[in-house]
Amino acid sequence: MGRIKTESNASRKEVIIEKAAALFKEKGFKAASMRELADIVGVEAASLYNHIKSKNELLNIICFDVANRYMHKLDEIEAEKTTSIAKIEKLLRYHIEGMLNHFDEVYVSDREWKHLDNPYLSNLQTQRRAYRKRFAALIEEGIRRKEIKKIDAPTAVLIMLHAISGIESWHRSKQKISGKELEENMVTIMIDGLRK
Amino acid sequence: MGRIKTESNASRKEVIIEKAAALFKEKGFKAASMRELADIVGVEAASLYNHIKSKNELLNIICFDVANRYMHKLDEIEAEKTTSIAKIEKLLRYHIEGMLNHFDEVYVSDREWKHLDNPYLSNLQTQRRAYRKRFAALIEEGIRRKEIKKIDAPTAVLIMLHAISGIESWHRSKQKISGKELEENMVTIMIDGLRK
DNA sequence: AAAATACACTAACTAACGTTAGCATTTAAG
DNA sequence: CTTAAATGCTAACGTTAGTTAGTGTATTTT
Repeated sequence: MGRIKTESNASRKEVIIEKAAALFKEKGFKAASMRELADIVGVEAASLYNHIKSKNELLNIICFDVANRYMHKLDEIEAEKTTSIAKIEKLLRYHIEGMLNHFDEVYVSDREWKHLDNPYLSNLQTQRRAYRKRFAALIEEGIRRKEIKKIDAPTAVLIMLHAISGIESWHRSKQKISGKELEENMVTIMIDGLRK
Repeated sequence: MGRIKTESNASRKEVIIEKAAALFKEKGFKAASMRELADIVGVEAASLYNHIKSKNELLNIICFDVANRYMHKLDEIEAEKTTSIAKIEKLLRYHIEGMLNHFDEVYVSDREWKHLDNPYLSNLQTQRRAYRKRFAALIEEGIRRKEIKKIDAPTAVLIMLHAISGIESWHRSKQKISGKELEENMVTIMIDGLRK
């Protein structure tokens, strides 16, 4: 069928990963086949294995790329010297922008991690748990400082993370507002609530 | 292996559907196999087909059961004569309780509908779109009545529905607060926001 | 008790999947 | 220009999947 086309900077492996993320998002990891991915990449299925070890390796890479990116950002934000609300808002905005700019990867990482195999599965679960715990700690700090009302911090984290992952419906919707407007609306609603 | 055990009221088909929902939730629709489901039900795989037409029929039933339940509730709530905020809160609580009481079904309906085949796929998509539109209309009514701040209504719907579907993490977590507390916290955060 | 229905079993089919082996061809290095 | 490495292809493998056919047994109906 021909060679895999790369755009100057990207390796062939990176091209495959990118297309895989889009396919896994669309069909789900299990329902997506290597022959389909090969078609999209423009190559025969067997040729993919010159670049990758297995289908699962693709999922591993996608999931950990995303997880590591968010972990780094959290490190950065925790170190800042601002109010708790400001930190939370910053993290929230980072999540929203991540969802807007790296949609496929983030979506797959969020919804398909179940299909990782060990030890990657346990590793990612541990990492995600730790992330949520640190996020919750940020909220609890805000409660102690009386910036935030007394609510259950893990519940707040759960709401925010899942609300953001809902941007997929926004992606699919026809009459959509701009990314920036979406971000402002989400932050407003989550920080200040619906009630006027 | 033996007959399927039913509890007085439930037909054998209902038993299968119930177990299927739990299995599809745990593994995902595509990754769950009929042989596995048969094992759980306590029967050989082929025997399932005395009760159901296909694997996909199970998914159809699960998805439309859930969708119809929410549609009915929305009909009911729209007809009430209260404030918009009260209507939204009521719907929110219904969603939260649905997630707590029929977790497997709701979860599967939310995450696995992609694997429906036509015409069910289009039907459900249409129904869900209609639901979100009517939910958004409730919010817009609230904005007109000045009960709710000026935000993008579809975004608010997106946030609320996905926040609720996040209750899965709550289900998985060890140190969890009670269902009632969870409900109160979610409603508080979404109606009134984080900020004190 | 006999007849009809509901339900379960074994065995097997076809299709699709991820992946490997072995060989050909293109690209890059010496 | 020759050689080595990278990358592609065809063919095929072993598994697993959903499902059907055909047959026997339990349950319900008459």
